[in-house]
Amino acid sequence: MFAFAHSHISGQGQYPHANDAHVPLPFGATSPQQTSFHAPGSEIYAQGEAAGNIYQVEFGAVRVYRLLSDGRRQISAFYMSGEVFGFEGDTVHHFFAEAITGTSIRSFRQSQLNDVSQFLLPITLRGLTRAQEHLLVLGRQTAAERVAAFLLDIARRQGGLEQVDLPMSRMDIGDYLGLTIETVSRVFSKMKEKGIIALPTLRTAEILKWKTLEAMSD
Amino acid sequence: MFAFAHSHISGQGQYPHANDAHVPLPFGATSPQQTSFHAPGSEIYAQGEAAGNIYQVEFGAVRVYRLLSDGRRQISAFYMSGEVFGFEGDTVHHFFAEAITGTSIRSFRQSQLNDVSQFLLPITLRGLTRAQEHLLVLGRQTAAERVAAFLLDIARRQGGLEQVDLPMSRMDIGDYLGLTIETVSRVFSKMKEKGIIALPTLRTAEILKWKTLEAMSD
DNA sequence: CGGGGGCTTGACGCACCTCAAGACAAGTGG
DNA sequence: CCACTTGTCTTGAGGTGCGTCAAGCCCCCG
Repeated sequence: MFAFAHSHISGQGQYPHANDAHVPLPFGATSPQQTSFHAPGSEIYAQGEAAGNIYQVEFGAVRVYRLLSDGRRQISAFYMSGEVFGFEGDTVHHFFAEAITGTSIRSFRQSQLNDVSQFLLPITLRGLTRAQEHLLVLGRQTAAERVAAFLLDIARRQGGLEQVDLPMSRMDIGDYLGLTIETVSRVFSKMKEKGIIALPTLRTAEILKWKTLEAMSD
Repeated sequence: MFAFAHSHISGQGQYPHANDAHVPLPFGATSPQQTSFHAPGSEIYAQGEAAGNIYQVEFGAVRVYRLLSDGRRQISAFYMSGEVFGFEGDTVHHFFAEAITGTSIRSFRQSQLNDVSQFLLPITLRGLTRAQEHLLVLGRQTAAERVAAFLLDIARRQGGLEQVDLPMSRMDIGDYLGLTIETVSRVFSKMKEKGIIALPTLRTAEILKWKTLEAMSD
């Protein structure tokens, strides 16, 4: 559905135009907004910063995470084309948000309530549902089940095709799933070996046996 | 602050009257509502059931959870006096909700929008914040850190006193923290041995060293 | 006093982590 | 165009934190 450039292509002009993302935007054009481009790894907001904007990914991908004092990281969510993030219901951010690949983002001032506020409940609900889904994964599933659930989630959000774009690194995946990069890599290898998936490039997965993956993630 | 009967006291007449819970209720008395009593372990709603009510705990405690097909359980949240639950933004429930101890619950019809809907965003936001907090715990913390975070969370929600009421079983705690009952029990024992907490009864904890617990949970 | 569910404790096993080496891919400069 | 660099990923070997299995204890209750 979205034929975005792979994340490791970072030269300028390699990114699709904003118009290429045929995503129904939730906010009317009447709301004050602006589009900005973020280089791979660059910060969108940081924990402790003043909040007040909400953001929509035009193309690219974003990770939102928290840190423990010793550096352990938990990515609470990834956001891809069309998805909205940044609303935490407080005047201050409790998370960090970074562009994973080169990413274009629309910002909306939350204070211009009329256009935006009616979308806050559905947006927040989607976040809650995903977070609760993810609690089950982190609390009760094995490494293989976590990776299976992850692949299916990403694939569905990209339109349900077999070809899955993985803009994030193994480290990101590990920090999302509560695993180390080695474990993620080993699970990928095992799935490849069993013919469940293929890995044409490091940042692309191909789902060969949907049913098996679905049965694994239960 | 809330001097509720301990959960293992389950004889009738042992429960405080509804009026004993001096909790500011979020909804005006004009909204249609009714109060019902639930025996320990009884279902409030089940996954797949039609949704449409939201609930407020008057006294007692509630667990909300999901199951995997093989029976593994993840409790996504506990709700105690004054707290609101049951809104999932769908016409059908995706979770199970059960009374842990004898519990009194007020129901509000969500369809009578005028009184209730204005509270949905703050309620949903509180749930989202807690879920995200919990993601960090489940994804990246050790058994001892999880238990420390749990005790502090419960203690703070009960008014910040040292005496903490634990209406839920070790099994419930384990299924909330992504641990087995044995591990929960071992961590409790170790904390007791180190003088961080005391366990006057099975369902009561006393926090002796707040600072230590806080340092543990980071 | 006897029964039973929940809890604790111990011994052992395993899934995942840690540590380490090497492979691979992409960019860089000569 | 090819050595060299750098970062990411894969694979292996060994360690460990928590799970599993099992026995016994405690508290409550009949």
